Amino acid sequence: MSVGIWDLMTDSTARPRKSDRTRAAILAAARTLFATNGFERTTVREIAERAAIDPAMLIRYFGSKDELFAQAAVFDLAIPDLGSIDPAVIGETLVRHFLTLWEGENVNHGLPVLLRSAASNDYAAEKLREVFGAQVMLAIARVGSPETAAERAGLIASQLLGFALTRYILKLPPVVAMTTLTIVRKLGKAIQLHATGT
Amino acid sequence: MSVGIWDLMTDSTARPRKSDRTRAAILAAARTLFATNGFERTTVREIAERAAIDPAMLIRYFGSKDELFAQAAVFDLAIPDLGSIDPAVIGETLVRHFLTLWEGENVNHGLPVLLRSAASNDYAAEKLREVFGAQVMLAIARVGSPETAAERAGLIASQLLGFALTRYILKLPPVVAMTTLTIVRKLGKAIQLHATGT
DNA sequence: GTCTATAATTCGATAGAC
DNA sequence: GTCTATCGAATTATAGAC
Repeated sequence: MSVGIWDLMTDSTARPRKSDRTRAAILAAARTLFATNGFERTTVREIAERAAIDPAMLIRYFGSKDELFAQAAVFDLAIPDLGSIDPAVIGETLVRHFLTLWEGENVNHGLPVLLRSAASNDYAAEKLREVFGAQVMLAIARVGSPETAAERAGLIASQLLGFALTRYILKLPPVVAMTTLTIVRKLGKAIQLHATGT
Repeated sequence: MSVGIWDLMTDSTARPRKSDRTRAAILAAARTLFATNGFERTTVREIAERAAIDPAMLIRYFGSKDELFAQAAVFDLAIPDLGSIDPAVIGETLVRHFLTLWEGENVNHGLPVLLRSAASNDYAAEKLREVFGAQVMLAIARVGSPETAAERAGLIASQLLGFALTRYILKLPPVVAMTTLTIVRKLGKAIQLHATGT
């Protein structure tokens, strides 16, 4: 039995419904506002206005503000396999990966959304713990001693999240001013230290 | 003209008024709740209830919720003079300083309050920029090249705030589990790298 | 100084007409 | 699917009696 185009169309991610444009518009508006003002200060009315739809429609589409947030905040680190690269450049590799992920053409990815709301929103905090705790842990466990893997992953997460916090949320001037090249070199060294530290 | 005890008493910080106990109770309750739930999710009613006073009194004492937050969030890094210590132990010295400041007997100091709310509260973010930008910058400018001082201070701030974020706010398990000794060693090395990095 | 009562908004979410 | 109207709850802050 072959898989035709209409079978694929039934997949929710590929369905070209007219209403999917509305859904996408709502999600884009939500990501921008959640990332700018955080969960609490963002209202359903604001999101609806920015998406040029009725507030009642937003609830109809997503059920609740919390559901909308959960769908707007999904993101994946997609950490490369560190076991297959030169251990001496793990730091720079990781930093380069995150930079392309965080400063690519798609500005409204999930991290600023989560990071902005993680301090007061339990779901956001849990999601960050999940992504950074589990995924970084898995990647870093492939190099060095397994016993120290958790600690090394934690230190790496603290540096990466601290960089994202000071650059994208707090906008600390000297951190904002750093060029991509400088970030890869300086931050890469620190991550490298944490990754291979005894 | 000598300065007597009563002249000192007229200083608002030394006045032993009966109402000052109420003020202190309000501030203590505010710090705990702001640090736990952030600015938005903390209500005036909650603070008043915890301080065992009337909500109307809280407004009478502090004027508004914003004013109360500003007074509850004041804190000083009091960074030691890095110019007078051995440059080789700057990292450990800084980490040790922040650890005693953040994990001392007084749990409700200003940093968790600010950090928890900085993502969505403009005043908190500005205060953090001020404290970490200016004070860390001043301290770090005393060692190494002045041209790179801002960048090195920014990197140090990113690591220190990232550690505080993952340990006190996000509560990332491996970061929470770290002992004081481990923190001083591992985090100290990273700070040292940032402080003296070319 | 203290507290009751409430003003004035604003929020998320729903009901129901079309 | 879409929108008007609104509910019910929660918020900060104030007015005024005692």
